[in-house]
Amino acid sequence: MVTVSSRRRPGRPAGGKQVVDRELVLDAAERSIRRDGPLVSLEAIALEAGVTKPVIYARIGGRTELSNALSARLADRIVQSVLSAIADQPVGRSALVLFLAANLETVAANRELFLYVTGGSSDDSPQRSLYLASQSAAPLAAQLSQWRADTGHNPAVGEAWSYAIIGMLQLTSLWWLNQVELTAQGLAEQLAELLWSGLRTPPVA
Amino acid sequence: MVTVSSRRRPGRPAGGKQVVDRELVLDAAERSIRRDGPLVSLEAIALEAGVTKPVIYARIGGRTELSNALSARLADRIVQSVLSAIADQPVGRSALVLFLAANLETVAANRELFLYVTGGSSDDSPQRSLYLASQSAAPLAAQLSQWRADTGHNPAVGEAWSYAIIGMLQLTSLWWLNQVELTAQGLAEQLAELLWSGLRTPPVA
DNA sequence: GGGTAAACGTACTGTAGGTACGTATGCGCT
DNA sequence: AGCGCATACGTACCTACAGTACGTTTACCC
Repeated sequence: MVTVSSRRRPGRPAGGKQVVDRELVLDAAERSIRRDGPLVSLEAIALEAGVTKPVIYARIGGRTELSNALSARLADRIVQSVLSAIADQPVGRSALVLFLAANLETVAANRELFLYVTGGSSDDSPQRSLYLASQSAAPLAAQLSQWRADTGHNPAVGEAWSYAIIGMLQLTSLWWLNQVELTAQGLAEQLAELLWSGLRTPPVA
Repeated sequence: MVTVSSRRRPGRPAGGKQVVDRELVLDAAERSIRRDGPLVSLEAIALEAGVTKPVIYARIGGRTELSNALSARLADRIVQSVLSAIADQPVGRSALVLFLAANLETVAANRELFLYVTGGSSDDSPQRSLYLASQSAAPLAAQLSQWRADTGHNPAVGEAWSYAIIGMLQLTSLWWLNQVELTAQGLAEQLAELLWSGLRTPPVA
């Protein structure tokens, strides 16, 4: 039985082309998340995109894939922001501060998206959290290993260290987003101090 | 309408006492998670505990509270394991290795629980992830601030640093749980190298 | 011994993810 | 030009699960 409603009738739309493409669906998902929080339903996202649920499934492929796609978006923004921040900077403490600050600022600029991605409510959040991290971690690991090799150290630690640094940023960001009295610069300085000099700070003279 | 089934009839059980208490429910939840993964339903957990859903609500208070309680359990195990590992150890690099190794080993021993807690599928995973972290972070922050003050440094970094270290461990653990060719000791050494000496490793002579 | 409160299971509701199916439209083929 | 087929989409449905209202049984206490 098909109920004829007053809404748009089903069928192929004018032009023979898709009403929305994958990117527009993701845009709609981002808007929905920003407006309604990380718990938006797929139906609300579909409504925001001007289509219905099955279209989301055709373009994206379900809740898990949607989360992955949004993770990839956020990771890409972070990587881009970081890369442009440290472009042409020599390796050193000041470059590290720039790296951290760019990361934190991008997270803050995408607050709801970050909360959705790190917390989400998919069926495999841990794997997705790792998936997000791996996107940022891969280039970082290459950089770290290269630098370690150049300075005559063991480059094998690069992979673990990259996950360590990303994880540090991830949880610190989560904590920081609930703080008010701390700027991205200030936090970046604190983290740089730990990452650059380590806990083994010699006693002050 | 009440259907009389062949199962246990409703009513107060023998003894006038509760069939299960809060801890037994949490035990059942842990078993269910270990057996069926992080996606177990409350009904499955109730079945495992030998009761029904409303009892879960009476003892715990819903999915969010269950997740929080399990987070607290895991955090407590980690903190206990860490404390007993570094008891009577002087602050230094070797104590740091013990701290990290104990943390990693406890996570590995509670693999499914860790995945549930860090990934979960509650309505506020980010906040819970932060909640879990804060339980481990609080004592660590106190230690760090104290130590910084003792050595004549700025103790204000303690809080951020504790979240940084916990976050580092959290994501690194997630990554590590999917690796096979790396022992807890080996990873602990790598992380200790980063945390103790920092990236600013002087060029080898 | 009867009333009351504790304890619990049954059965329901609401919501959200995922899917089967029917319908409208455009393109190509004859 | 007209007919068929593939494409694109909405309607309506199913299922699973979190959360809850209500009735029933049992123990305790006066």
